[in-house]
Amino acid sequence: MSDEAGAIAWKQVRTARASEHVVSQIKEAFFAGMRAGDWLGTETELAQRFGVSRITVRDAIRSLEAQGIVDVKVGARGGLRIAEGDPDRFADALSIQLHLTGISWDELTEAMRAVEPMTASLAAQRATPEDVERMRAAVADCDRHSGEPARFTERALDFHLLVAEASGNRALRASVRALRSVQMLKFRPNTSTEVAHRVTRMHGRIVDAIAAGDAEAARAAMNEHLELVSKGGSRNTAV
Amino acid sequence: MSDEAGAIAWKQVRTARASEHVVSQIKEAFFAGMRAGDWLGTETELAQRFGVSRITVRDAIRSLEAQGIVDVKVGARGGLRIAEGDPDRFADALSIQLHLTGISWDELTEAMRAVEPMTASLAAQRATPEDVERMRAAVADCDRHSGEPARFTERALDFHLLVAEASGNRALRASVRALRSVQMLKFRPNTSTEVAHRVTRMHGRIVDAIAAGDAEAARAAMNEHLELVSKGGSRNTAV
DNA sequence: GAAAATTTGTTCGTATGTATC
DNA sequence: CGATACATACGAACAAATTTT
Repeated sequence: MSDEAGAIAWKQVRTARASEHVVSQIKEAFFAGMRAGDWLGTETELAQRFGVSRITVRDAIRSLEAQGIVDVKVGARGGLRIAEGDPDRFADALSIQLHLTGISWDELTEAMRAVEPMTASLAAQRATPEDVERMRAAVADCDRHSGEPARFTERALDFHLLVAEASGNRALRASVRALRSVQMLKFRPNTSTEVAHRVTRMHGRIVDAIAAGDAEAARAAMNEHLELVSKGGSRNTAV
Repeated sequence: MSDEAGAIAWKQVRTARASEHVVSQIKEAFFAGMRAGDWLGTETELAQRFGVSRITVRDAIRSLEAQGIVDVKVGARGGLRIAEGDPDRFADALSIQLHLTGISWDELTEAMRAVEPMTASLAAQRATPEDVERMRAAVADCDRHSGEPARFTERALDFHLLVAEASGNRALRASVRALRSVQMLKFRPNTSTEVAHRVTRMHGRIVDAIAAGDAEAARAAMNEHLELVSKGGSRNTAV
């Protein structure tokens, strides 16, 4: 072998924990082609199928549930089903990891500056009239709360999510949501009324470009907006 | 109130499940300022602290464990600790959600085209000589496996992760890792030797730009590379 | 290196709450 | 409203793993 053993990322072998085996088998089946709503069985059925006790199955279920793979319902016709998708779950997972790694303000804004101009550009190409309407409403709503930093930041965040939504790309939408949620979680809003007004004006220009279907202008407007905000540093969470 | 009740996203009230209360309390404490390695107690201690049975605590633990928040160790001086960060964890979370939403090849490549040119640009500004060395090694390794589609795709993926690593931005690194892992999971590698050689040459040009510290050239080279690959469609997973 | 102590892993039995029919 | 099906929760016990003595 020419590869050095030290460079290989070995996977740990775990004999311990029967519930882990149950988890990985169900996960495998999930990726092999199960869909939201598919029936998996009751606790008792699964216990028999895997040859373990109900409590061991419960351990596995809690794990699968926390990963957003299954939904549990009590009562008659209850039991386990494959869960519906939920974008917030991924955002949660990312915030946990970014908290553990101690992510910085700069890293967050850099990542947003990579992703969001693209969402604006795509939104300009794909936004429906309803999308544009929602964005305009969000900008107006933002303007109404310029004096309340916490509320303003929340509404401004909504605007960015709407742009991501209008991009028609769920991977980008998930990324924006995740990054923004960490930002909200780790940094306190502290936006002056003056800054708030400037932000709102920029949001307005972004919507205009999107409504006009001008992808390049939308990208540029979003880029300029983020550049300005990133200079605000960690003290300023205006979005 | 000017808002319509129908437009408000009410949060469901859940009386059920004691373990959920335990989970949310520990999660709150986690975000309020706990760090990797912090001690949380043993199962029995937690059961007493929250006034529930050991099994209920176990349910909570499996959930927290699946979310990557805590680590469990058996034996003397075992018990619960706040986990170390693990980038693979939310790559998993993303792949689950993207599988549930039925993400498409186009959405994935679009997202990558947003994120990766930025990683290349930042890598050009920040890569250490060791980073460059690793990238060159990856390219060479890639070249060696041009004839084996599965192996080649894996190695090509390593290259993209190394670039993201060299960007010094953990949020971007996390995004690349997540997107790429979904791509590997959902689409079979099917790269001809000819395409493999072209990909390797492009990788080489990207490293050259990074080594030269030319951010704009690195961004352009990565962009061009992804443009070519995205045209390959879902049949072609060359990266 | 062997024994003891600590702590999670797993099981059974049972009781209770809740949703559906 | 009653019967049924199902998850939720508790307690007691033993097995297995790991650290300390």
